[in-house]
Amino acid sequence: MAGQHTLDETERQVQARLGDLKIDFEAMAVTSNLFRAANAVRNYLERTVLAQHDLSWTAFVVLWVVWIWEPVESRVIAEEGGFSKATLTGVMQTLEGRGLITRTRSSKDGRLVLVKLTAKGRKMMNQLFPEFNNGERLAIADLNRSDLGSFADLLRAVTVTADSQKAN
Amino acid sequence: MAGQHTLDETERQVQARLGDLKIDFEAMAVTSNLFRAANAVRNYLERTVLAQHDLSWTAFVVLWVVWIWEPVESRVIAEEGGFSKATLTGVMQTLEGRGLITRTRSSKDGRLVLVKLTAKGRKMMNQLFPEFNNGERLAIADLNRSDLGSFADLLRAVTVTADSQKAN
DNA sequence: GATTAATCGTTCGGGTACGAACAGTTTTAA
DNA sequence: TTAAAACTGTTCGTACCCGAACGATTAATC
Repeated sequence: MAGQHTLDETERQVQARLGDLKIDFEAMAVTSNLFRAANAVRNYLERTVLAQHDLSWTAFVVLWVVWIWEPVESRVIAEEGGFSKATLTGVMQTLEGRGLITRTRSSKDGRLVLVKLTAKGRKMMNQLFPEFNNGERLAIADLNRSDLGSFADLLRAVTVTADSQKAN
Repeated sequence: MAGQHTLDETERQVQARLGDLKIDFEAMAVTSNLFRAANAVRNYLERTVLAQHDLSWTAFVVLWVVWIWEPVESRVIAEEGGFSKATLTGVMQTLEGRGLITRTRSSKDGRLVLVKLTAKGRKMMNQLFPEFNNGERLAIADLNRSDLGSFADLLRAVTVTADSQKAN
């Protein structure tokens, strides 16, 4: 993930490709580093914590949302996890096949599907989440503790801004 | 992407699931908001700028790296873009089939493959990148301009930390 | 200089990932 | 109250996405 070119080198090359066009390099730095950081953390957690339980990233996110909010509707899992309903259907089929979750149609509203953990799934999450959270802690261990609050606030602001742009 | 549960609600539910186990909620907030933000920006750019050119996110990243650094070796593209060599092979086959890039084996080192843009690919990037950068600008338009520098620094620190953990 | 080790890109298999189209259910409007 | 509209989850087709295994090439070791 860590690119082997410095930011300055990259900026010079980009400017050389574009001549006099105005480029917002600060915005470019923020977004490119946003993706690098997310990718680095995700890869780290996938290859350490999640690989031991044979879980993909998305499968873990689904289990996490269900673990916290069960019984929970499919649409909530998709929205909370940030992926499409189509993706969710496939992942849940895998998880159901492994005996980690159950799906039942709602009796109140026949369109909805309610998702719950099985005993096996709940046992897995009780062990897995502390391991995962420890990985999260290690992934940002070098940052100043006092910066974390405002850092999270900035990230939330990005989410809100990008989502509001999407709506337009 | 914007979860419909507040952070406080989520923390209470997590604590209820774990009893007295120690959880690093600040780390959890940072990483979960990191993924939300990256996902929101990516989805926004995919559905606006990239969809107009029929490009996936990864395809754009490949074109961008090649555009800046051509001629460039495959391994550099994979590392710079943050995905595996296996993924890269498939994406480059698609891009080559669309006539946007060329691949030639290096005469200096028979193991390497050198990648370049075609004239068509270069023309596309000359138009596309300014549009993409404008999208980046809009995606963080609500943030204080003065925060962007330290924000990017924090993101870089996360990348470095996570990558160094991965090496262990 | 021959064996070993390291590196690179591809292939393979299985699992995501999404938009679009779809069928079933519920809500809204007329 | 029936017809239209909205909503939910699944299916389909296509394109990623990765680890592992592989063949080809180069480097290292002796």
